[in-house]
Amino acid sequence: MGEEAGGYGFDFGGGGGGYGGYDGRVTEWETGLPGCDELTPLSQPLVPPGLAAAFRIPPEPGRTLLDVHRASSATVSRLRSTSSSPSSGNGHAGTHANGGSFPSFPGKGAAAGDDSGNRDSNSAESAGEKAAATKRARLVWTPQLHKRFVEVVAHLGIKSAVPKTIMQLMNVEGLTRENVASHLQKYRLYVKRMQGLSNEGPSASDHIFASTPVPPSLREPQVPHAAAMAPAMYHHHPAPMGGVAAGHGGYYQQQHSGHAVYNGYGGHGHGGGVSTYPHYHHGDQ
DNA sequence: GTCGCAATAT
DNA sequence: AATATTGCGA
Repeated sequence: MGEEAGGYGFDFGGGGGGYGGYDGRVTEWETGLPGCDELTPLSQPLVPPGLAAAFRIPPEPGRTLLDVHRASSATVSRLRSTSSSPSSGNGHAGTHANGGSFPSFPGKGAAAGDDSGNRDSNSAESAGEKAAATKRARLVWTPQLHKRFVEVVAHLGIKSAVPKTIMQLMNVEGLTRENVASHLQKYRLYVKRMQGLSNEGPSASDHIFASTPVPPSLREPQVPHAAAMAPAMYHHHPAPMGGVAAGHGGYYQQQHSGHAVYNGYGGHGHGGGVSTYPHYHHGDQ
């Protein structure tokens, strides 16, 4: 197999189009577009400060050339892989009317509770689109996201809780199978380790896993629950789901009513927040 | 192709 | 430290 040529296989070669490499420009796409001098400078906000203030629009984050480049890379990459057709097993999994969660970046204080009405700020693709990054920043498993994960796993039962299914039931936009697989792998180790030391507390390095208690059903083999695999017949949740709605439509969905202020998570005991945004950490690390 | 797991990379 | 990636045998 052709080893990757430096990270993320942007192998455009296949096309037969007249271009090569995402790095190069597709000149056909540029004809008719405004020239550089006709465009609003990156440094200039689209909405005049005064107007923004009048409507209480949060100040726009500065966009750098790098942001733009990332965004366009993302777009290009999305154009070539517009697959997302799970078509796996459940003929129902296709209910992709994703009303739910989507990526954001904790560049500034995003991971804290302080964003008031703040959408994701950083990178250029806003969540309203189905744009997820190719460069895909590292997913941050927030307690909320992990909770969702645990709930799905618990309802699937150990035997059915495989990455692909989990990913589908979590219904979090931008979440990949590998994200889940990686997390699941660690989670299993965590659960196993916790069983060994049944009366020890989780160690400091497990804070994410410790943020949601391991459901008893996950601590021993248990037959898969038929209902868990039949979304249409989905019934109540044993556990409260906070802002993440166990839709009465019979499927996991996050209700996206208005805003989803990120719930900072300090202790626990408030089951309030809507927050199941996956956070990404863009990785210039 | 997906899964699971360990090793390894970032 | 937390995730991602990879390799390989189911």
